[in-house]
Amino acid sequence: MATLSDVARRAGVSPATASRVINGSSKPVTDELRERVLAAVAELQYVPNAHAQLLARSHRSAVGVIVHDVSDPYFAEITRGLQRVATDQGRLLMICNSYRDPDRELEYVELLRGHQVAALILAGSGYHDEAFTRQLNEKLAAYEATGGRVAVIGRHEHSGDAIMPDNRAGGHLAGRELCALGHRAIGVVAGPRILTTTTDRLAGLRQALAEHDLDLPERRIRYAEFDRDGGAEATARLLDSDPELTAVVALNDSMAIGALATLRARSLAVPGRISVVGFDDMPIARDVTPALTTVRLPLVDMGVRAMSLVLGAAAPTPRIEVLPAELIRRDTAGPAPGPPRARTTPRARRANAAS
Amino acid sequence: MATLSDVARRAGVSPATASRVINGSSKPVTDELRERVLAAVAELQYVPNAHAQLLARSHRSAVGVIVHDVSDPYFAEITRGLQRVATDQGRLLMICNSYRDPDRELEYVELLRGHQVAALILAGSGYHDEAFTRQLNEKLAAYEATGGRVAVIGRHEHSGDAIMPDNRAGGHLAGRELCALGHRAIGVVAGPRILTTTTDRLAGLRQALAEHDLDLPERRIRYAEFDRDGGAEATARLLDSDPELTAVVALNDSMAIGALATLRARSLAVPGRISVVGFDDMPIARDVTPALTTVRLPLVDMGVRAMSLVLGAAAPTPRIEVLPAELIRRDTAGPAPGPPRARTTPRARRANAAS
DNA sequence: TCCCTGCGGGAAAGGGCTTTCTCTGCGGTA
DNA sequence: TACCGCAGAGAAAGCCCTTTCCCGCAGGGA
Repeated sequence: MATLSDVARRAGVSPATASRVINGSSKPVTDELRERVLAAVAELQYVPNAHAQLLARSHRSAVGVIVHDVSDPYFAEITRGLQRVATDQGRLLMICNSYRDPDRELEYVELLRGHQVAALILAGSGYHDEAFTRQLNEKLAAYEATGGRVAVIGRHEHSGDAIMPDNRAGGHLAGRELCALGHRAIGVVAGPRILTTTTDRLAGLRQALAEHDLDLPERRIRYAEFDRDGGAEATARLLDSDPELTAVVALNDSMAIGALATLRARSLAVPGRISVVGFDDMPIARDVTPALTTVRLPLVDMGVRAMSLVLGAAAPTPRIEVLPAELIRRDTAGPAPGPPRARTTPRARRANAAS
Repeated sequence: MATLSDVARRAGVSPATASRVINGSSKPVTDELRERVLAAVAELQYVPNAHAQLLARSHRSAVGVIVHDVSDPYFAEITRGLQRVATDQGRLLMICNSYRDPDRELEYVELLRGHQVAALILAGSGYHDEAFTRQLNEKLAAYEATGGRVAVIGRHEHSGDAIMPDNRAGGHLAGRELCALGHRAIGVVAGPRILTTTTDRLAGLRQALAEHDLDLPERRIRYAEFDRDGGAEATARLLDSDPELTAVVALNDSMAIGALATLRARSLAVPGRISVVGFDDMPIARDVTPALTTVRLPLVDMGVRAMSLVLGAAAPTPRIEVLPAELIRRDTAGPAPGPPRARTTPRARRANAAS
């Protein structure tokens, strides 16, 4: 690889001058020399060594992002928002996939710190895991102590700036809609228990049901991976144990698509026999058949705001922005089938509750 | 940020020793000193400066990847394959999205070179643009001249190692299937003309039709963006100009989903009234209704092979691996509707061909 | 006893760049 | 004529590590 001094030598100038020309320094350089340097750069196909540059100007510029998986549409959308702001400000993004592995998350914090990122953004649900949370907070605090900026998206455990989608309100929206449609036997296809996103959405849902005198027993909740196959499988288990269900809430759209697949496989009409509500409103939601009724989260906007927070002025007190959820009515949620039946209290079936 | 010498000072050792302990050098260090260094590292929350490390050990390790867009399922799958191999070998991946902008692609080659990547992988269609292709090849050649390894996925213009999905054979598969089902009025929803992927797939398709005495006039091809909305819009245009079409080939699955949306909006039964064949077999293809008949490409495997090529021994002559396409029959392609009609030659309708 | 060997540790030389500081020579002022 | 100021260029000091080279010392063989 050609180095700066190669260029300088070839142009017959000092490395200092070459550097000034190449970086468009404010210090003036004669046109004559400038020409010579530029010519040498072209001839040698010179590209500055980014590591050397970053080392020399101790000017952190890149931003680190840790997500569960960029190819998951949820994160793809958030990332789109992050990118938009970062690109506008000429920042490079380093994106890391933790694949929902807490340890990997911890490692990536270190890695990105090591890469001297100016800021760190963690997107995606937090974990119900005190030991991990403490460790993560320590690492983040250490990073912030050295001037690094941190923002999180969708996790409350962090003490600094945060962008929070209103998962609880979203869950409530889904529950209220189904209750309004007359459903009383509602099952839930949930993501991993250990994720705060799961429990937050569940909490909102449970509250909505409670407001309609319904409770949500554990046997009507099935936990699985937060993806299509998880949704398909959890729906199957749900149906097996409770065939009378008239509605299923999936805690994200991928799971909802899996649920739809299972329902189709069992020839249960949606929404005629059973209704489905998803969560997140990812782009594909409108293209499945029937089009998915779901809870929309302003994902791109969440990314935009998080990046703005982190690249803007630091605030003395942590800022927490809660972004609203919105119900998108499409075609998978309809009125509960059959005549309005007597209210069967869950207690009456307690014998089953062995889940 | 704490530096190595901070650690060394605190531990009362030389930076050399500290470095050896931290990196697990082969050189032996007394347990006593080791302990002290480790303690200092913990107390100071020391993380080595990655740039300084990379500079010091002039040991290229990371691999650069340029794709059109990781959040596009096509590239997400390829990337999964790339990651798998890279992770196994302890390599860090730097992934850049060009968003199908040739200039950005060129910039990223420079950027990644500057970051001293050990290898470069370009995934995604090439362009019918000689000037660009020449520039890119120059840059790649310059990089290879300094010992960098390069592989491309799905573009033929490069002179070195390449992994090629058999786009042409895939197009042929789609065309043959539709012809076998009796379709004679077949439209194409194509990606941008400038992409070689588009023209390759089109060429295969055209050949299959020719084998059944059909030709593919330009007015039955609509070019649009390679995404869902492009597919929806192109399908609408196609239908407007040629309502008798009984089948549509979409040149990727995203476009196929858009096509399905338009068809649904116009209440045209799939596959009863009109058949649809996609391309790529992205995961969602099986979950739309009706499930999408499409041409599968071994995307993950393409990633795996490309990375293996680039991390393995260099070959004296460029290696080109062509990976086969496979037709996946699902529910969107059925027999052509109506009684077998007289073969209407496209020539008979030439008056329309004003597209 | 002397020398050699090998071990554990430190000094110092880079690695490629930026940037401050210094130097040279010129035009302009007193 | 003597001096000042400044523009434009180079020298050199880092930035933070790794790694080679070298040194002192203890132990073992002759």
